[in-house]
Amino acid sequence: MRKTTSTNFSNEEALAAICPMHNVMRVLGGRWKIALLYFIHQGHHRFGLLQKKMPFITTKMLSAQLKELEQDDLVIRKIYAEMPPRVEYSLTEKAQTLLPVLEDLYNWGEQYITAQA
Amino acid sequence: MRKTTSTNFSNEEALAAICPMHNVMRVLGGRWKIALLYFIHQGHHRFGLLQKKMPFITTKMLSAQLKELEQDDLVIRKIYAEMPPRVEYSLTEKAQTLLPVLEDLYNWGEQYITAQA
DNA sequence: CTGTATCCGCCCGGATACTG
DNA sequence: CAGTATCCGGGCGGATACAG
Repeated sequence: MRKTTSTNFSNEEALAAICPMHNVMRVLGGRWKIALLYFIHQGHHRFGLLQKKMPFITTKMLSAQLKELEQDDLVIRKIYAEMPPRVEYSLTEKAQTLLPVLEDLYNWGEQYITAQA
Repeated sequence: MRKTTSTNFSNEEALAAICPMHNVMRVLGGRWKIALLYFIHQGHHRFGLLQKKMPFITTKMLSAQLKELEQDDLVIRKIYAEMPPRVEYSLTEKAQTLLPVLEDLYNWGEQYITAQA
């Protein structure tokens, strides 16, 4: 568990027990995570590249969400001890198994959300 | 659009353009929405029943999230002008098309989240 | 029974400056 | 290049009281 606050954590547990989907939301609910997965999947493996593709995300958030994705075993962070430093992010197999599902969800959204909202 | 704050809305738009998935997250990202969809799907159509199934959710949140789901055309709110008042919630067709996708996501979570987190 | 109104704490996420 | 540190504001969600 990543959570640090111990207050009302029972809610989380109870909700997870009732709706395991919530675990998924916890992992993917971050504001930029799904977009990050897509961009990494599309071959943008560098921190700077991701920032270029998403100019509105701050370095703090990019760093934080990448770290969370890494902790949730969705991305791999490979550091090249060079000068200048280089870091490359890639998807884990776990993340790749998720992609088709996200695609379904995306298609559903295409059809039912953007089509009429 | 439901949003009222006009500040930094460009981020939302840009993110939606880059990752339409975000629209889905906006609709489903609420803390209890997916659980609610499941419970309604399972036949708990009444406000009180939903509260009984989720004793930790407050009336405020239950009411708010049901209202948002209604506005997003995922649930139907039918009011019976009786005494005592009765309200029944049911899933729209749109929500029912979503259920299989949620099920996939749920299965993915079962396999990859709860199995090893 | 089915909610609304009000207040409030906390955490997410943003802005900016700084570092190896 | 690839981040971390710090401060901060807004909104989400919770607790409680009240209403039709």
